[in-house]
Amino acid sequence: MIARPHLTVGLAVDLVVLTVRDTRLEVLLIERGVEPFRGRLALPGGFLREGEDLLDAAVRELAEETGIRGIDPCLEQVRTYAAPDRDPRGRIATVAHLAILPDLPAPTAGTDAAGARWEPVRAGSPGLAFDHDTILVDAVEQARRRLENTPLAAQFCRPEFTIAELRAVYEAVWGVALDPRNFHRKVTGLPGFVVPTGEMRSPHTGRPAAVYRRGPATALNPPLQRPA
Amino acid sequence: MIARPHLTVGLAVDLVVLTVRDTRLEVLLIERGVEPFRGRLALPGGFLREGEDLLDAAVRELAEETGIRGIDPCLEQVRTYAAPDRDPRGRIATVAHLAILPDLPAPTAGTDAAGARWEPVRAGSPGLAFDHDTILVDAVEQARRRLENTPLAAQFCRPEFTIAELRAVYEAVWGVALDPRNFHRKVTGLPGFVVPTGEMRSPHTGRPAAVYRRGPATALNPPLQRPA
DNA sequence: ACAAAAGTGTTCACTATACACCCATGC
DNA sequence: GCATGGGTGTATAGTGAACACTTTTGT
Repeated sequence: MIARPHLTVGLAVDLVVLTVRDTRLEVLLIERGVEPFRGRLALPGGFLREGEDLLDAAVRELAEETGIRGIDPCLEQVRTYAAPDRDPRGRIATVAHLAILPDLPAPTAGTDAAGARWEPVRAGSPGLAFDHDTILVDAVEQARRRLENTPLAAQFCRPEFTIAELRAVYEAVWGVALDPRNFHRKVTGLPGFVVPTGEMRSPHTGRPAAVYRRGPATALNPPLQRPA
Repeated sequence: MIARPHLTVGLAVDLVVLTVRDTRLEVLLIERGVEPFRGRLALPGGFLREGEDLLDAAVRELAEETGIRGIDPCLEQVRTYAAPDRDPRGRIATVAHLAILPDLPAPTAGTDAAGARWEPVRAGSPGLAFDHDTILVDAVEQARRRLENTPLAAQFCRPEFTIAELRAVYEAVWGVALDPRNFHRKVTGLPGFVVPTGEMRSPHTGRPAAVYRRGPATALNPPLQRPA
C-alpha cells in the first residue's frame, strides 16, 4: 500500500431489487430523470455520502428513489464494477447489491427518477443504462445460486406464506417446474428453514394450506439441488 | 443517481493470495514499510491508477509488492469494504481479491513492503493491519466454497499434478481428511475436471501415480460435497 | 520379501424422484 | 358429487461412504 492515493473515484451503490409477481421474476427499474442516459431505464442507486457505509447507502437510495423502506433489508453485495469508461461522467465505481423483496405495492418515483416500476427479467438485453445489463445478469445468477444454499427464497414471500407460495418462488427464479409433493417434504424436512404457525389459509378452491413463517436457519443443509 | 458525486474516495485493491505448502494452507503477507501500521503484517494491495480496471491493479500490485508475476491470474473478487473509519488515512474503499497459486519460490519484498512471506492461515486472530483480519476470513471462506463448485483446486497445483496432490489441496483448504480411493474416482469421473497426460510420476516409495493436467471444465457438476 | 502408495470392485445405507393415493375445501 | 389444490406413503433408481483387495514401485 502506498501512502497517498494516486486516484480518487466517485463511489456509488446500485441495487438489483428482485421480486416474484404472478409467478414471474421481476426487477425494479427506474427511468432516469437526469443526464446521462436521461429517459433510459436503469437500476436504482446513487453515491455514498460522508460517514456512510455501503449498506447504509443502499438502504437510503432504495428509499429515496423508489419509496421502499422499512423492509428488513435482505441486502448483500454482488460485486464491484470499476471499468475506467463505465460512466461518461468520469471515474466512478459502483458496488452492486442484491435485494430480495416480497411482492409489494407499486413503487413511487423519487428524486432524480422520472418513474420507478417492476419489469420482468428477460433473457435478452433490456438495454439498460451504463453497464447495468451486465450487473443485472450477474445479480440474477447470484440469486439463483443463493436459493440453493440459503433460505433466501423466503424473503420473496410475505412474513406468512404457504409452501406453494415458496415453491412458486423457486419455479420463477430457476425457471423450472418442481414436483409439489417432493418440494413440500424437502422444505418442511430441512431443519430451521420454515416453522408452522398453526394457521391455515384457503386458496380460491381446494384444501386449505398450512401457513409458515421463516425459520432461524441461515444456511440450507443439505442444499436444495437445482435440476440440471 | 445524482449528477455530481457527493463524495470521492480512494479506491484500493487488496489481495488474499493463498497456496498450499507442505499440506498447510498459507497466505501471502507483507510487512508494512510505511505508516500507518508500519511493521505490522498486512495483505498486499494498493491504489488503482488512472485508466486501470480492478483486475489490472490487482495483477500489478501483486507483481510490485511480492515479485509474483506471469502466473495465469486466477483472480476473483471477494467483496468490497468501505466502512468510513476502516483506514486512518481517510476515506478509502478496498476491493478484496482472492488469488490461488501453486507452491512457489519465496516471494521477494517490493516497494513499500519491508518483507513478504508466507504465513499459515490460523483460526485465531493474526492481528493484521486495517480490517485485513476480516478480509482474510471472508476470502478463505470463499475459497472453501469455490472448491466445491469449481475446478479452482487445480490452480493450487503446478500445471502437471497427481490426484494425490490435488487431494492434498482439498484436505488443506477444507481441513478434513478425505478417502483417497473415493476421491480418485470422483475427480476422474467428473467430466472436464482433469485430463490424463499419459505420463507417470514415482513417489518416494510406492506405485507411480498417473499425471494429470487441468481440464476445460469451468464448473463442477455435480459439486464435490464438503463433509459436514 | 516387505512396505508404501496408486488405483479398482463391491457392499450398503441413504437420498431423490416419480407417482399413487388420501384429505379438505368451494361450488 | 366433483373439481381443485394440499399433503402423505411408497417403490425404485441413483449416489456416496466404507473398505477389502489388487497393482506397482523402492529398498
